Amino acid sequence: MKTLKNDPPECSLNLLAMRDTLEVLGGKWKLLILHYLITRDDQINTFKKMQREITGISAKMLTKELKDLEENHLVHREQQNTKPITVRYTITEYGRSAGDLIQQLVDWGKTHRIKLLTSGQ
Amino acid sequence: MKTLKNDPPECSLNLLAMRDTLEVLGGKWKLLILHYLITRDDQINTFKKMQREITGISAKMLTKELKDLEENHLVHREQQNTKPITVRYTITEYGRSAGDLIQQLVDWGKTHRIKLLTSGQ
DNA sequence: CTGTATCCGATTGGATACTG
DNA sequence: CAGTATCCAATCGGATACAG
Repeated sequence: MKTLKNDPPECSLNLLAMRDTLEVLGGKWKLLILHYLITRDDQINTFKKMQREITGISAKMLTKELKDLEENHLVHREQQNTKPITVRYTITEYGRSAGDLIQQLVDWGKTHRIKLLTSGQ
Repeated sequence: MKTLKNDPPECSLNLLAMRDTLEVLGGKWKLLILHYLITRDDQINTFKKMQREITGISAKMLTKELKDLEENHLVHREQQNTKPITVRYTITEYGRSAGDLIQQLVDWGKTHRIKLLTSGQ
């Protein structure tokens, strides 16, 4: 079956898919959190540690974002048997699937910064 | 020079780069607008047409987002000699550099949707 | 048509204090 | 430590009217 050149169903589908991604991974913090957990998967990343090291995020936002990410199976929450209680957050296998995306964000940002410098802005 | 395992400068640099990208391309609309202009580069995309076809965006937001994108040289604005005046928006060469990123957003969204369906959510 | 200006409700998100 | 609850300021963003 043939599709019209300028309004193919594929275009709408792509748009829909993009909106899905932006809904799940969008906002100011989610991708930064995933990046954090991916690059520090060899460590015990507790709530407190994350809040300290992801500069600028408040407890309220970190709670909310981690909850969202957990609901989408991108992050795993595991309560430790410590006193006082600590909670370990880890990236899930599915969460890793955002790795390429994150890497591209990093790459694009680096290139953009260079462009700004060299274009004298 | 050697870097520590768990807190390499590279990690901070990556974080910084990500924040840069999220600042320039982040938010609800910018990537959708770039996607729109990339996929319809063979057409005359006017303000009105864009507002009609990018579902849900208001004039106010479209104005603001286009201005931001233009300031970052991702989008080009060109006033046409028509009566009444129309304005054509096009993607710039630099704007195209976000193409891979956008494609990954699309791909991830499609995969995510499939995952939701097959995991019975 | 392409915006801008204004009003105003809704949402975001920080600060602080508090609970288990 | 890991959050929750509350207050409150700032911003977001739609609707409408208007200007060039």
